[in-house]
Amino acid sequence: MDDDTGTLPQKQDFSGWFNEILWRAEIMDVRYPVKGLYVWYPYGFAIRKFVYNRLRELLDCDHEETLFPLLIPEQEFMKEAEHIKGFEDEVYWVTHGGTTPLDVKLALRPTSETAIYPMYALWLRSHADLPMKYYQIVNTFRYETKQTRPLIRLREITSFMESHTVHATWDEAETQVEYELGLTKVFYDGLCIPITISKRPDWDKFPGADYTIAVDAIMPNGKTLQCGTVHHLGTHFSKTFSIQYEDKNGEQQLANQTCYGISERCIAALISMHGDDKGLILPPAIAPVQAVIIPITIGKRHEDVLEAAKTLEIGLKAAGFRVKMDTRDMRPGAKYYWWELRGVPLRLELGPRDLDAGKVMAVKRTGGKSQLGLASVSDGITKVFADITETIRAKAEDHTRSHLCSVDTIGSLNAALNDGKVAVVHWCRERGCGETIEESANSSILGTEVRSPYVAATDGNCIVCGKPGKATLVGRTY
RNA sequence: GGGGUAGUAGGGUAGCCUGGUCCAUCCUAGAGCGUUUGGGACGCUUUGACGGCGGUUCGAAUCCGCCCUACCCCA
Repeated sequence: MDDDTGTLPQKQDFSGWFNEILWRAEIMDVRYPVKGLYVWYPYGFAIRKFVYNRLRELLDCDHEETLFPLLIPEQEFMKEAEHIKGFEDEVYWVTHGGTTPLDVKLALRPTSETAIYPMYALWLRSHADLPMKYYQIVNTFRYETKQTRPLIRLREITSFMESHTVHATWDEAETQVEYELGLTKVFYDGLCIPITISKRPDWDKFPGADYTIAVDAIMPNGKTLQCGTVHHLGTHFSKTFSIQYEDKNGEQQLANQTCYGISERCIAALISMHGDDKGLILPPAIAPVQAVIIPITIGKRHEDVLEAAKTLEIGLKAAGFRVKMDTRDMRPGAKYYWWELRGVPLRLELGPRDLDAGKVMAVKRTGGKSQLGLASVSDGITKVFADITETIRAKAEDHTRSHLCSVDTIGSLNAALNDGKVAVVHWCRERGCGETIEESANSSILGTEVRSPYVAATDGNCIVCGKPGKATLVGRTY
């Protein structure tokens, strides 16, 4: 702490902490020479891989994975009026093939509805084809005009999971929306990230949706990060793209659709929610390295210790743990800091003293150390991992609970937000009152129909006009 | 959307106003050798840069123009 060799900015300086940790822990390199485009380092990409593998596993229970093209012809892209309006300022266009101007401009997908739905129209013939539930994990491009930030506001979203489902009826599509919200909860629960769910106001819903339900996480500075959305599209797109099926009576019917998205913002939430002044803290379930073995080799015992450490590594790998042994020529202390920065949940120190006692020192990234018997070390580690996961989850829940509150006047709303909180207020759902709330508290209405275990969502009188209102989540957003 | 500041080695800085030199520099990182190792080791040797393009000039990190990128402030 005396010198500046390893110290991060304190986590209270969230913006500085976040930027610094991204390159220090080798998650993203921000030096790529195009604004809003960033490079995944191998370690960051490994975290992404384990997180997205979980997402895939969850989706594969009910969906099938596909892959659609990046380029969308202008006439398809321009078909759905509301949708275009929502994206026209943010689309990258491919206008040339080599030096030849293209007859038909091609959009780089900002999202894939207009790439996928013309094909859905071909694929869907009969009610027997329904439901269709497909997803893909792709990159998308948006020409963001606000300040870009790695993992949070990007011009190339590199890791966009988008699911697109088709159903016979509006109600079935609604059931699917709820199912996908359930998936999202399970997904974030696996990352130990508490989320709040709410229905976005009409002016903030997905362009071309009947309604949008969004998932937000509360970041360390109290700002909210939207990290998942599920949209009920009704028949907006099926009308435009003629996605129809022949029902049992032989009549053509418009299909009802949903779409659902999660991006690498989930990684931003993961990093931000759990990390501390020393660096990342990763839940064992998704940590690329779950435990690191540090051999403490002194003088004559050098070979002895190394051999025992190697045996330990082989045993743990055989037991299915992701383990790494660090034999680099560094002081042990330097290694401790190095792996702590990268969020490895467990450190196993093995030195002559431990060897003689038949034990290994297990030090948790979340704090605390204990000795594990080498004879039954796998069982010991399994228990320690469960313990670490619970500690991480409990800390994240405390953070979220303590940053949520209910208020009933504009004044106290402003005070709560200035205090770094996210508030539930009552709102009559009139646009005018909504704007008053947003403007007078320099905030955003996240949504109604608030679902959170950490704050009550009761009815009450609108804090602007006094008419009957519903619980509404208000915060400052990323 | 409007304004401002800046870009010098992998990271952080000086130099620029007032153009010129023989090795810029410190911390750190990289390579090599040796001594070390239970919380950020040390010694010696060594590698490495003036954001990009153009202009002015005998000569540009320095002056001028455009572009790119980053950060800050205001809407």
